[in-house]
Amino acid sequence: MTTDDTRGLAESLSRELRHLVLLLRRTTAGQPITTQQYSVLGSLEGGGRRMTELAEEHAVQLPTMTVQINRLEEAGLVARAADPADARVRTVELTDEGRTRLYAVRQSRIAYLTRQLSTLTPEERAAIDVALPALAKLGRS
Amino acid sequence: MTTDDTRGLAESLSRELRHLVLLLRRTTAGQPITTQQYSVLGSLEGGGRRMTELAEEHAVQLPTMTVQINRLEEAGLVARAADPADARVRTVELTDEGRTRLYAVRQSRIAYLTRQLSTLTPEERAAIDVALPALAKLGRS
DNA sequence: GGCGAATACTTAGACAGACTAAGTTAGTAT
DNA sequence: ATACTAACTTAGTCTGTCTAAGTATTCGCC
Repeated sequence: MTTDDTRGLAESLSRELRHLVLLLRRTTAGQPITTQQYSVLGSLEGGGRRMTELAEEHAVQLPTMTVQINRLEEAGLVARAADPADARVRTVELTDEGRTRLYAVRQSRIAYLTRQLSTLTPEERAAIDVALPALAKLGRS
Repeated sequence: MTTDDTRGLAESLSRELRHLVLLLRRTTAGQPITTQQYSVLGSLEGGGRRMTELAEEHAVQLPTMTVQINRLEEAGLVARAADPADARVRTVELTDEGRTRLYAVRQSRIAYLTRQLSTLTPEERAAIDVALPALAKLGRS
């Protein structure tokens, strides 16, 4: 429709957001880790990160991240290390097992989404493709 | 790019889904009810529903819905009633206060999303507008 | 070079939200 | 009438989130 009715679009988007959350939940249903754990592992893929960074990136408070990292550490998926330049800082990195787990869950998620997307028409898939960069910008202000 | 790379699209979508969840969280941050409570109230807007229906619609188990409705009932936002045709069934409906609260939170959410959307270009908004129906179809199979 | 403030993180305690298992009450079928 | 099924609640456990308070380390500055 390409209208200029920003508020009307906001209403539609508001309605769809819950649906997308349910979709996300389904992508990791039955997986050996939760959606949040998967998400944190993903942040570590590029190398070690500090606790503060992780908390900010995931929009949670530091204590929440402490708890999540504790559990991932107990599960052997991440390891804490010290920052040689600042003894207050703890860095977190993936273990080999954590990396393996991350990739396995990612493949499973992508397979699920691929199946879902393949039920759409090519035009619908193209529409989503075009909209993703715009959706990515939302909420970053 | 309107490619036919469904798997590649699935990967992009997988990456964006978490971002959209954070966006949803922000839409009800600071509100007097949680995202889930808002969502349940929304299901009751069209009239009374039974517990089983609500649980299915929100993709949770019955006991989870029982707890949520308990809290909403304690808060005076919904009321339980009996089904005259089947004494096992409990129906749930909005109270006047619940309806008022639902509308207030909805306005606040939509205002937030409108502000966010207004930071995009008209083309980006148009892209989201076109993609929403396709996103709505995802995961319904 | 030492003292107060700020920073990075953890611990503790609370509560929402989700699950499974088990219990209660009511309808259904034979 | 009895057994089965359906609808819901209760109880117990776990994750995810928060705030408040505690510990350890670094920084600023005199």
